[in-house]
Amino acid sequence: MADQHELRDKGLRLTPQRELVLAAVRELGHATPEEVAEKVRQTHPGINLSTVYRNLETLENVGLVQHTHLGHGGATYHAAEELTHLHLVCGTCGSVGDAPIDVAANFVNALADDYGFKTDVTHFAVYGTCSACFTAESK
Amino acid sequence: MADQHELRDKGLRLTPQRELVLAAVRELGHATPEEVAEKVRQTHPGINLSTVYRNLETLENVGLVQHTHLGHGGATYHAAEELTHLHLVCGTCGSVGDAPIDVAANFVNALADDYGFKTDVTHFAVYGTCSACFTAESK
DNA sequence: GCCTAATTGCGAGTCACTTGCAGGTGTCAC
DNA sequence: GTGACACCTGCAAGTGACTCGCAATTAGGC
Repeated sequence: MADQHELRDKGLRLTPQRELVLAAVRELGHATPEEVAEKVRQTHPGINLSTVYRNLETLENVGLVQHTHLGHGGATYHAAEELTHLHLVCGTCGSVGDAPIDVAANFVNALADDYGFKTDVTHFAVYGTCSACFTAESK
Repeated sequence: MADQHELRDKGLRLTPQRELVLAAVRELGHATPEEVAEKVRQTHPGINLSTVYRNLETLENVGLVQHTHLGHGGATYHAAEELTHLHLVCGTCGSVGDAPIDVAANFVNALADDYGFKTDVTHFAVYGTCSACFTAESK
């Protein structure tokens, strides 16, 4: 696995726990540390929650995963290679939808041109109401 | 003050603490509950932190203030009448810049048309790197 | 001024991490 | 293959940011 290189280059190790955490993040798509821990425990029950937190942080430093804020405070983790979409968080039902980054391209460019602000599209959640909830509401 | 109507209409009271919390939010522009509490304590030292939290929630229900997630987990409160701008949060220096809602208009419309997703522009923080930090980084 | 329901203050509790530390283990040099 | 050492893990305790329950207080209608 190429992951090993990313870690070794920084003098870090590829431990079983670390592999499991990375695998869990990849499998879950987007998950909170708690969800990752739960997933990992299905195959390795003894793993400690603080180990999960530390590994998520380590993997993020190396660039294999990234986190996003989906509101409500908690961070959500993603495998870095899956970060090709925006997150549409529904404030009503709590669901998280996806949209391609392209939708935001104009917006990102406008912010860059007018404000010199370099937007990190992968890190931002869009808050609102999803179509299902909006339809239900307006009935 | 018109605020009183908003509250009384819902059978709520306008207490000194509530006025102070609202005044603090208006004066601070955007502030965390902790900052609001600190501000309020300058004029009314005895106020309890849980009172501040409860009042922020109450004022939000009434529509006089709103909260936004600026990353890092904590919610940030704003006076409702000041919510005419987006928040540009710099991940490097932590500063919070403003941009008019119009910048996002196309983006919001695109999401509405393509995904039926009704974006709550006032609730979303844009994460990235501000011009000052970006200039410093690329040196 | 009186009465009642909304509020407040306080202390305790919860949730989501974070930290310190001692023991374990992957890696590298030889 | 062996040994040394820095990196990791698990555990337990700690921290920050709220949230809750309850008795005492008080705003506001009558």
